[in-house]
Amino acid sequence: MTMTDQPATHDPRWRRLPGERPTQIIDAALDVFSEHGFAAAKLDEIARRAGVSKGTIYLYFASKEELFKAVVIDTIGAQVRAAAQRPRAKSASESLERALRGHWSLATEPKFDGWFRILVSELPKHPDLLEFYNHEVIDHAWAIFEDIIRAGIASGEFRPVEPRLAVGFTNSLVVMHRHWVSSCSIRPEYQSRDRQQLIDGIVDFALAALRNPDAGSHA
Amino acid sequence: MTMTDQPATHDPRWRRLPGERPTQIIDAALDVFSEHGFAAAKLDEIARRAGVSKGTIYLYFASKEELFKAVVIDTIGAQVRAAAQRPRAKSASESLERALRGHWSLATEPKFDGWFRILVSELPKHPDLLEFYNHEVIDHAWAIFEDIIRAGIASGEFRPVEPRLAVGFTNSLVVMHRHWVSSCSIRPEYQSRDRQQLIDGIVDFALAALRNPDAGSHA
Amino acid sequence: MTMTDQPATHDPRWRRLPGERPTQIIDAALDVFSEHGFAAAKLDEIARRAGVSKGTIYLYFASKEELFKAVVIDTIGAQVRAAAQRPRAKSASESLERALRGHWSLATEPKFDGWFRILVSELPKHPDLLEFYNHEVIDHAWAIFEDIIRAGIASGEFRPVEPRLAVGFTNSLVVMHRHWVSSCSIRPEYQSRDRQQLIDGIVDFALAALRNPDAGSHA
Amino acid sequence: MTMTDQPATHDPRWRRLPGERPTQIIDAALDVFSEHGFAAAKLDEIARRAGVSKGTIYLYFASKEELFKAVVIDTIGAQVRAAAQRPRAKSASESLERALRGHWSLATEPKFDGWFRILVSELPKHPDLLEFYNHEVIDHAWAIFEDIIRAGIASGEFRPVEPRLAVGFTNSLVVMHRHWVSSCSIRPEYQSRDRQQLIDGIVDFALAALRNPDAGSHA
DNA sequence: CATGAATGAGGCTTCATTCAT
DNA sequence: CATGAATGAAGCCTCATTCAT
Repeated sequence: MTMTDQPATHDPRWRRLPGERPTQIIDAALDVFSEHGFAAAKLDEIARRAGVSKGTIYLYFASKEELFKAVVIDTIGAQVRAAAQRPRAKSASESLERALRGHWSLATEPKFDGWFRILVSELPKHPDLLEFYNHEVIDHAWAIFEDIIRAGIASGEFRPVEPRLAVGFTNSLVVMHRHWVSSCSIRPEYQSRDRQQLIDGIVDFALAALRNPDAGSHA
Repeated sequence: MTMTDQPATHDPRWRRLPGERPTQIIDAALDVFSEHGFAAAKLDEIARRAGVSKGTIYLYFASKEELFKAVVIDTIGAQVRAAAQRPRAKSASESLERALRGHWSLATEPKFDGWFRILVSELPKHPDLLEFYNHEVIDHAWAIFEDIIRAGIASGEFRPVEPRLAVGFTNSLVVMHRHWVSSCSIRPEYQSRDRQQLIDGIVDFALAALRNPDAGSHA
Repeated sequence: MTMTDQPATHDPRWRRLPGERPTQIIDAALDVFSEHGFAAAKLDEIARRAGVSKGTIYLYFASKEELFKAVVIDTIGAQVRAAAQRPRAKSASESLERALRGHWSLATEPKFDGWFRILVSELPKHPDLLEFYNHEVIDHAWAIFEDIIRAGIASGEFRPVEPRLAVGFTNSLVVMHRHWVSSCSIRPEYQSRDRQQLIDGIVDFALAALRNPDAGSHA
Repeated sequence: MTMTDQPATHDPRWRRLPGERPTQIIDAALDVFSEHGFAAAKLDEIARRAGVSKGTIYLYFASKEELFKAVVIDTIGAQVRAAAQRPRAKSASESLERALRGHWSLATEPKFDGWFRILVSELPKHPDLLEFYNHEVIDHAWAIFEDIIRAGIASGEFRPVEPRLAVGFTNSLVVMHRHWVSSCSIRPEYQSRDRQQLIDGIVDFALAALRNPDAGSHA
């Protein structure tokens, strides 16, 4: 795949082909790849959900593989754009809370219902996509969290923890529960439980884990 | 070759191992299903890794589907048996730590390298297996964690939190990081990082999140 | 090749013949099923004889089984249509002769060369097809013969016989000899013998068997 | 196949392997081949019905093909032996009746329930078996019928008909109805109808067809 | 541009045959 | 002799891909 052979602008490296068709196809493909995985996804079904014929897919994507890559790149792009817009706050706690809630808010959009499955099961088979994901999403988004935590530690708001590990801890809470919300792989309570309650609990859990007990009593 | 009285003819094309075969096949199948998912897994590869011919699989399993179910049930059984043997301790903190470390220890066994992928991607497609998993693993194993947390809250060791949610929080840490350890889907640091350091961090994070700040300072 | 304006490029790998395909395939399948039976018939061979690829069969028929059923239903339909058009005559003898010759004429068409084998060997394995055959062909076609015989008995032209049995007798002559004509399972004389002579003999035999010896001498 | 490499005794050319096992297997194989045809017959089922293991079949028969040939040869032998013992009578009519009833009696034995299917569908694919069948059964058994008919014509008992054709006519009645009796391929009346009534009707039909109307009135 | 009929490589599955026990 | 576990070739079927229309 060639994700970098573009002029070195500030634009993101993914590109959208012009017109509506590619978007229709990519949206349908995200659904189908999410539900069935790459191998079990059928172009017939993608075409049907996109409202186009099977041959039309090949007008815009060279192969099933390339369509999958386009889906991934498109999805990653949406996440990166969203992450870039998250506002910072005065305190580290408040910044972390905003970041967590922002992440949750984006992740729980219905269109990302099955994204986690792709991340877990399909991305590892595509080294170039994996590298792209790690570079664009992890390196950028996680760096934001890491900065917040470092700042909190420096200010004494947070306990002294290993920041890179702490980012993994807080994000694993968000990511894992977002999956449980839409997947039936865990007890049904997650289905009906108010999603607001879940993210509230996550924020509470994460802040409690990081809070510095030696800090000035700011009850 | 020295203790047999057989003439030194050609090696037999195969040996009779009726007791061993199903295990061999299931082990190989867990690997292959983990790596590729159900649809992309090829019986040829499973047979090759199991050291048997493709036809032999069908002596023990009626179909690819049934083999997959056998793999899942076998794996779940191993987890249930392991969970049943976890010892409890005096304090809730210590019990939780033991439970978390026990979970980590089991989950990081190499044979479960790809189990999380199956859990996330394949189980939702098999409602019967999913129900079996939820009943056998979640209902049992999570109940153990829930009991510990309830006890900790009751004793004042832990903050008052919603126990069922808290179980999800602590377990999502373990489960998610166990995946990151073996999958390349996250930054490479997890690969090389000492696994001991990871579970230490998780335990520290979880206990800090649950600790009751109002408890008598038992530093 | 002289009436088209197309450039003299390579031949197209295939042409679109959506209206023709099912018929092509059914015709080829009747041949192959007749020759080899259902189990031994290979879709590869059917496809080759139909001039299509193996996959094309599945555009029109869901399975080998369904293709077989389509062949049977199509063939039965042709027989029913033919039987419906057989003319009646004044005397019962003449009606019976026409019916027998009509049956013979249809049955000896080359496309029905192996139909008897399907009837004998494959239909009993498909209860739904068997019922369809019995209802559409036997109930209708045999009823025509039965009416003729009843009329002949009533008019004194035929001996008093059990009409339903008599139908079986006359038709077994036609059916069995039609098989012997095309199958090599009986002495080779049937192969070369003039088919006209066979049906003449059958008609003579059947009419002689039914003729009422007490009827007024109508030499 | 080598059906003739035996000492030129008066023995039939087929041979039974010694012991009970081959007979068990052949009997089971006749059933299974009759029911399913050669291609769809499974050695597993034959072994099961014979009460032996699959491997045992190969101790007595070199292949499925050879087992099938043994079944055919064995069955043909039984028919030939039975045909050879049929007594003759004074009049041609009586002789023919005895021959037809003898044929019917043998053919309706339960073990020959599916033999007709083999004759129709499988024998044509095996030229050597077909030749063997034609030589042993047709040439011999039909010759008996032919002699009877020739004698009847010579004595004036029968009409002047082509004897070889007449044999086919009379035998097609027997053979076809024997099939209908055990196969469900024709209207259910054949199933429940008294078999005695059927052969009575066949004899009546055949004799009426051949009777010489110009013969002295032997009412 | 868009379609969908046609293709054919590749996977799952069956089962005749072999052979260690 | 007898067994039945193991084999692997071969067949049905799927579906990504192509291309005439």
